[in-house]
Amino acid sequence: MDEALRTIQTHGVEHLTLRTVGERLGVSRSALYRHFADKQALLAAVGTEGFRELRQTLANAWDGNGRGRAGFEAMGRAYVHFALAHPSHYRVMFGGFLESAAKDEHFVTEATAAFQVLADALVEQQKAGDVRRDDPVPMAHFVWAVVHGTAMLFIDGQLPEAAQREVLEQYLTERLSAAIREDTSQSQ
Amino acid sequence: MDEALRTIQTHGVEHLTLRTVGERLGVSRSALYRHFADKQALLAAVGTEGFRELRQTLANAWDGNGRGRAGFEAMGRAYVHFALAHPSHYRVMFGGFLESAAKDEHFVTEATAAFQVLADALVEQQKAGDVRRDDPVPMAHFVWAVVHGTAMLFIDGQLPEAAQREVLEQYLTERLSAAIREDTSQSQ
DNA sequence: ACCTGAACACCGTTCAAGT
DNA sequence: ACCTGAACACCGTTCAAGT
Repeated sequence: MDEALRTIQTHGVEHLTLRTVGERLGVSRSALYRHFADKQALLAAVGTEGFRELRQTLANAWDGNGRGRAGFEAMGRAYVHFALAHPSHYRVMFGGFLESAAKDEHFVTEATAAFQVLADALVEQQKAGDVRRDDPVPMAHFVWAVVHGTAMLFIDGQLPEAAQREVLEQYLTERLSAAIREDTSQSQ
Repeated sequence: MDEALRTIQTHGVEHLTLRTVGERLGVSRSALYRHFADKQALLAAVGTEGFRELRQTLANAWDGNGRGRAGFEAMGRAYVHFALAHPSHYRVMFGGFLESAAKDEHFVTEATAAFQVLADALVEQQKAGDVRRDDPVPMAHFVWAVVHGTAMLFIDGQLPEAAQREVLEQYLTERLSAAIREDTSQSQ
């Protein structure tokens, strides 16, 4: 079931229709209501799955690159690349397709878990002396805002494409790193 | 005409319907097609107007607070507050409601103009020695990503509300400022 | 338990026709 | 030039009815 949804999300989206989903499954549109209360519920399931994949992507980048400064930067890039590789899926997670009824338990749980990967990585770097010892929650929010903002602007076509992209990403990564490691010139 | 649209945007949105717009104007829904080619065209007009207002808001914050560090921080806060005060309007500007046909000339012009206010403020601060002498374009993109990401996460309910909000905003502002002023410990 | 088919109340868009 | 009314091809959702 979720399989069919994901294929829809992957290759066309935004205007996802219950009819085509049913069609693709060889089933009537009303049949879907045995499995999801709502179209919203279906979208919530898609978004939940997206957060799970995002979390794994981030964790892999972090673990696979040394759980330090390099790992954290890899995580930031992985975040943006995830969004660019699955723009529609990413929009379901954030873009406001889910009304407040999106307070689906699994959705919130999975979103929180993804955020936690980021927060944990910050705490670990704090312990290693690699990062400012600010309250990790607002610090994680800052990092999240940077990568999320970057991802959204890219998806919306507000940032340069192709050739310029890598150089911009390099700059953003550098500034983000500086922001969380900077010591205001005094010692710590 | 745009008046009616804005009222719709303001007090209910997302599911904006041509019928209710027409109704509110005491006119049939098909009448709107004499003024806009499309629903997309109407949304593009709304988004364009949003960028114009955003630009003015930013310029006012910058000019009204000394065109320096304080002015720039006020600009950042003004950006986020604009998005929070008009979440639906803001979503029309970015949220992907406009297909690529959104390449409406006025829309792009107005969006670029808003971005330019930010970029100009950076250049001015560079000349005053208040800001790193990086290429102002990627630097402006960095700043934009931070405020846009913050705004979007707030709108989506992913960041804390009310009491915690001011303290978070304070932190974000501080980190953003540090990121663009930081000197990596050496002189400039 | 799972599905169908018809129905309901909506959409955006078009087009002949009116003034 | 601007509007109307009916029509078209779509939606999501519900509900009796089937297996």
